[in-house]
Amino acid sequence: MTDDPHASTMLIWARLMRAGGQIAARIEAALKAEGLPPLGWYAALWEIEQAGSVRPLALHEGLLLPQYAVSRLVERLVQAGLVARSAVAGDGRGQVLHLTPEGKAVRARMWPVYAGALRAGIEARLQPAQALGLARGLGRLLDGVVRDGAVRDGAVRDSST
Amino acid sequence: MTDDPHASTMLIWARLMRAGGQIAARIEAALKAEGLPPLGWYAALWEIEQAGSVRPLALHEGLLLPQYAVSRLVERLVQAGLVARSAVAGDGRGQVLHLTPEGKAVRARMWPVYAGALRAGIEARLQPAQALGLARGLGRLLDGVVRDGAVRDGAVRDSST
DNA sequence: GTTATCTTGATGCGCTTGCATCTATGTGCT
DNA sequence: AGCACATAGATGCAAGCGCATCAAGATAAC
Repeated sequence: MTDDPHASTMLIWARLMRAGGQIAARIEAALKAEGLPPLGWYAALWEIEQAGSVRPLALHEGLLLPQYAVSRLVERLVQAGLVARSAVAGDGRGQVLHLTPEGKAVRARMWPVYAGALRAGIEARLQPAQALGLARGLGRLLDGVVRDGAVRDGAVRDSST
Repeated sequence: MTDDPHASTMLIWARLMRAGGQIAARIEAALKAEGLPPLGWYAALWEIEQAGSVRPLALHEGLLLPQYAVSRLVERLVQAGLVARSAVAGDGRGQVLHLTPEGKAVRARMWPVYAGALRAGIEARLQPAQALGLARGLGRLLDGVVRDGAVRDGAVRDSST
């Protein structure tokens, strides 16, 4: 049986999981330490704030979350007073989401914490050239993204899970 | 606010999460399609099989899972008949885990599926030199692992046998 | 030898997730 | 209009997770 993956494949896989987990854990810990909501909320708040207003369906696509997860995440955000739902004209089943002022405030307070963790977990560990190389290498693993130079990832601003 | 992370940092972060999620999803889907247990089980079975027998505490460290998660994972593996617990001589509170024959069989049936998904998700997308570069770049993000050339990551190696 | 402390692992509780299904509204066909 | 089908989003249920705490055995101190 030597159709086993090459050793470097295994190494990439192991490190991919570990690095991702480590950094995510770092971010979550930092947020929690500040009494802020979890990482997942940031992504949603960011998407909504960016767009001004969004349909949940758009979140489902943008955040790569299953539909029911969006439904419940939005519910929690609304409960927390960060997001408001309003009916959409012309489609009785749909809804439109936008941030409340409090939602914007919370997103804004989360960002420096998030950013700090990213700088510590990623930026501080890589030379600029290494960073570019790593970004490119990771890009090759992605389904949609192929072109080497300038690549259009969907939603690659600061979001995440 | 220009203590924001550099754009390439954001790109790395986004792609790290996306690539990791994508590949993990691919593997899980392949396993499920074959009626096999989830990815997490593989890691545990593999660790136990490698060592011959393990203390749960060792799994906790090796798999980077919280202690209670190990406790419950092991419980499920035992329920499924894949792992057996036995008391450890000299320490009445501890236990030792080892695979049942069925556990070995399941692990062995999981491997080709797992490996196939890894080849499709990783190996097929990278030239050997690119793979090395990526592995190295990811290594820089990890906490413990630093040495560039030969690195001893804790986990995932191949398994063939 | 009794008491405090540490270690190993389990567990009760509440929340989240995954899966399947449901409701309600919209669209298209005849 | 009437009926099938598609789309947007919610939800019941079972399983899993995180957190805090617990029980039982081991160690150390006095």
